[in-house]
Amino acid sequence: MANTIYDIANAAGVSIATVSRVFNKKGRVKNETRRKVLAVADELGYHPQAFAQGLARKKKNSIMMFVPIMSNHFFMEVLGSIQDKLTDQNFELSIVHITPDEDVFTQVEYQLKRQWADGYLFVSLHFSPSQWEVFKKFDVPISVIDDYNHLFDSVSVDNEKGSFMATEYFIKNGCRRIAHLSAHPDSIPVQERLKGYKRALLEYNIGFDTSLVKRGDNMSRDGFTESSGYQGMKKILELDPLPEACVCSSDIKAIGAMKAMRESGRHIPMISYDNLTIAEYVGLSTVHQPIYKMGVKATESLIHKIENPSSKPKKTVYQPKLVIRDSSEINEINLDSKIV
Amino acid sequence: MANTIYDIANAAGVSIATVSRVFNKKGRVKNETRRKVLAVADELGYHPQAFAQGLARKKKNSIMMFVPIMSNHFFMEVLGSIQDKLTDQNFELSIVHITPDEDVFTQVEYQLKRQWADGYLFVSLHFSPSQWEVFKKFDVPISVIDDYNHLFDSVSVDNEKGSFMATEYFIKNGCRRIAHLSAHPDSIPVQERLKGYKRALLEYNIGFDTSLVKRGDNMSRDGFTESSGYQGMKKILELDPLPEACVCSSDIKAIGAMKAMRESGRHIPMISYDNLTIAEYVGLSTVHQPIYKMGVKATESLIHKIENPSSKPKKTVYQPKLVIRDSSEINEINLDSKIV
DNA sequence: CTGAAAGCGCTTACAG
DNA sequence: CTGAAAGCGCTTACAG
Repeated sequence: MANTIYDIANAAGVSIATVSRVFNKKGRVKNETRRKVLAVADELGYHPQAFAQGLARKKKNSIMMFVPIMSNHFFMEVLGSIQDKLTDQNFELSIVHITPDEDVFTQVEYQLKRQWADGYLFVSLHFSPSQWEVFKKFDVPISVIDDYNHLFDSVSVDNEKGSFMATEYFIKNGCRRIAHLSAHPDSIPVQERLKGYKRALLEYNIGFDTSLVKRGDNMSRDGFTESSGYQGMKKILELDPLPEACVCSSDIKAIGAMKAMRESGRHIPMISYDNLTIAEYVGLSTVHQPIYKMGVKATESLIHKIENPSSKPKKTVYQPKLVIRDSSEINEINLDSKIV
Repeated sequence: MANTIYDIANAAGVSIATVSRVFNKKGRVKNETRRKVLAVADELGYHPQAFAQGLARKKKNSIMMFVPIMSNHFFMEVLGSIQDKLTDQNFELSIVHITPDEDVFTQVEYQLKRQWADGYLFVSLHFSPSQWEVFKKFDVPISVIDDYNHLFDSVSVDNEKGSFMATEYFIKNGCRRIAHLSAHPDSIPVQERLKGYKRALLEYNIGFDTSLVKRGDNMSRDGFTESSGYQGMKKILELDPLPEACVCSSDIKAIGAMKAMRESGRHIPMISYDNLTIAEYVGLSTVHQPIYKMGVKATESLIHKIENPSSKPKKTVYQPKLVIRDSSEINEINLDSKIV
């Protein structure tokens, strides 16, 4: 069952060029000939090999996605949307896990050199300007999700603003002592969310207090895990006096945090980040990111770039949205400042 | 920046054979020559093209994974483990979403014909014996996760037993009127879990009551969604008298179900299925499936098969384990039969 | 240790 | 409408 185009050509009594034309649906082929070829191919279970086609055409019909973190819910939802978009287009999707253990730049560069794909999707990957320049030199379509660079198409969300909105919400509801449950300090989105939190405090003349910013000790997956949220919230709950509210950097962390609250019997209002599907079901108030749309958009622009190599880079920034559910409900008991 | 082996050979003043040897680390090359080639390659940003290598070697160093459902938590955890395993091995991972809208068999067959990969991972895909026979004819390494067939390596979990254990747990704790929150009736795991539920009832002389088996109306992703669990639990909570307990077919559904309980103010003990990471944090009693292990095991055996094509198919069945947390706590008020 | 040459399985002008 | 031939960018015996 491993036939080549030669076997089919022989069996059908035609040349390989004709077989090729039949499968490529380009060039004129007599109907009778076509049927004959197709019949033989079907019987022998033949289809052109992807690798041979890729080499001959200099086009692989394949896109490659780089992700720093597998089995992360954000990534999972992005993946779903990309795959939905790709299925129609007849592109293959390869996923490469960029591990933090080795040099991130080198890993990506290696893949670009090998030319596995026609285009590349960078998810939540951050590089220095000079590194981006190097990627540019490869002269290959690249789309960036969850980061921005002027050399490439990018799709992102205004993290700073989302976090600002969450913090402002609590302030407007009378809270002044607001904790921030953060994640890995080196992560760009984490930094932006911290920045938004700080800016809100500043705008409302509330002093920034470092001791109100906590993170878990478990820093795997940049600290975006249930366990990290659990650990971080434990620290927050030990604070004295207890903060009046908490702005959390991700839904998954918030789920860990909720467990910490349940266990300790103490509860503070919380708004998290992402709006994963699950957030609605556990009653999480959160900052909505249009993850599905982001994946679709990035995939579309990547394919567009593959088909129009000279198109200019386009930046798309989505606006976050505050979604209020149960978890942010303000408990008067905690609101010392308001009672005064 | 698109150099070929010829460019490097020219620039280094050697033949392409030598360049090839340097990159393949096979065959003797004088140290000085090697250094020269490497220097030139580095300067020109050269690395052999994956597709040309694949064709020449008749080996792609790539494995392809077929999944019926993207953005499903089970799949996400499997994916994480496969990727972890693959990274060491220097294999590329391609993911193909098999959509239920078209013929599943045809989609898979098409990919096998194209020979994109050296081996294939079938995740939660079910075929008839004659269809499996056809796949066998392709004479290509295949590993099956979450299903079983004697022609191929397979890794699965005893679904029937897991569901039996959950049901038995409630029975032993005095429940007799036990609901089952099920999913898509055509899904094999769903059927097995229903079977385990029924067998437990039978063994303890409890009549099977169809009206106690409910599912949501939303059947996307085989009904393994929060919304489907939410809908199904609503129906269960309308039952009169209220069931004493509920055996649920997945953690994600259970999270939807918990919302339904909270909203209605009625609560029944529940045990779900999977033991996703999140289950621990929302306090879900559940049947543990060693998802991570399954992915690793399947990947290992696939690679083993790629390297030893004549090895015999091996079947691995993992045993489920009951993990008791809060959600199954038995509320005496509901236990009419026990009070009597 | 190194090179010339055939071959991997296709596509695609170019002729006819 | 169809075929002969070159070419895609590598690897790998085979000689030397």
